Amino acid sequence: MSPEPTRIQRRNRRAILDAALAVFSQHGFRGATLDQIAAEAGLSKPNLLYYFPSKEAIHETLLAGLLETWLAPLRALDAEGEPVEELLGYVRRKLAMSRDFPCESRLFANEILQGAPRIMPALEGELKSLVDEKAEVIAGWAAAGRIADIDPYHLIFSIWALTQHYADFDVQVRAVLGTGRGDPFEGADRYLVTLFTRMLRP
Amino acid sequence: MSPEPTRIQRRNRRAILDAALAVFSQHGFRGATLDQIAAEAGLSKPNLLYYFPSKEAIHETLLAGLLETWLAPLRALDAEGEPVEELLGYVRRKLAMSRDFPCESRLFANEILQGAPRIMPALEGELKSLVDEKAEVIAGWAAAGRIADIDPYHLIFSIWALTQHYADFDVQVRAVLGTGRGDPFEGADRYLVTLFTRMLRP
DNA sequence: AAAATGTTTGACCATGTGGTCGGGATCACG
DNA sequence: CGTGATCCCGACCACATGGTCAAACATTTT
Repeated sequence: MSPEPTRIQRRNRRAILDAALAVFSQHGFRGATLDQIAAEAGLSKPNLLYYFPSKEAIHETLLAGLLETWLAPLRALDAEGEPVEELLGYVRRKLAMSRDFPCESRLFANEILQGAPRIMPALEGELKSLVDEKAEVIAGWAAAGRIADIDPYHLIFSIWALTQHYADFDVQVRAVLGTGRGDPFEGADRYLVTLFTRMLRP
Repeated sequence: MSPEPTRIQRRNRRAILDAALAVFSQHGFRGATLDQIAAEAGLSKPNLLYYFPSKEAIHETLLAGLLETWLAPLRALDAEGEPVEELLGYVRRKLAMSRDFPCESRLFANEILQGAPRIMPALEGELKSLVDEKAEVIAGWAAAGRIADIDPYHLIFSIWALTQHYADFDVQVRAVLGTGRGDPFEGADRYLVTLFTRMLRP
């Protein structure tokens, strides 16, 4: 069917997806334009549509690749590990993703804000079942007295909220902190470790 | 100059702003169209532009009204009150706003995601100075040993993140919880009270 | 070098979009 | 009533946008 892509194909597909990520993550699907993406990628608009059949297809490709990356840190939560250590590790991995891939975080946020028209099935399927599985693990830890008693679902939501906030609301965080108060992500790391340590200790 | 608006003016301006809030909050400024807003408001497009000079003006009107509402709960944080009670009260007021005004929350989120092109001055001015003031109050409580030692800025950020998450990511929260697990906001209320009680106690 | 394949783009099209305009419908008020 | 002000909208405009196409250009293969 589709044999190896040429070097040019690999380079241009990559350039397009990078450019599209930047534009979609800032303006959402409907607010983004092909001209903008083409300019950002250094290609002509018809050339975009040589590599992808439509605007929709570019967006779908981005989202498809995104979900796996996004769930990986939670998937790594190990039921056999030391509970507080595992949960703190998850928090820090997620915060590092916000620091290193802020555009991916914003792309996801935009999709959800718009009502998740394109990834609702994945939310109700893959995402839900992974969260169900890990929530059970956490509930087990709580029942065994290895962490404090807590609603595991809202614990997971709170980790998402706290870590993604530093990517999605980056400009607000920086506007409030000003220039003098150090890197937001370093402060966030210390704060979140303190917060979850205090909350989880049995 | 502009004497009392007639009853019709009040009704239509209101209908337009309500409709625009719904549309802008879902699609962002660029993704929203006047036709959509007009349809939602039950008016013709030219009639929209009879009441507001441009799409931009509608959006600005919404944002201008928003910031005050948005800051009110933080402004109500009383330096003379009992610290934990004050902070828990702030959390619950903010969560109630997410429940009762989710569109406003999403409108704000969209604006920040897009880099805050229209309210950056307010963020660096009004918002920053209010946060600076309240952070000082919280730091004072911590120094006096009335709450646990904590970074007051990130404490405020965490309250924003945790409460707004339930409005902005509502569809995701509901997709993961499914139908059987009760109202997200009730669960969130219990969870957040527990979380902050544990974290703040000296 | 020529043929075959893969890549690029200028010109173009249909539709969508923000915004205007002139005139008609409706209202407030004497 | 009547009449002036307010309110409403069909038709229209200029431009942006997603997408097409044929022809030119480049690269690989034989």
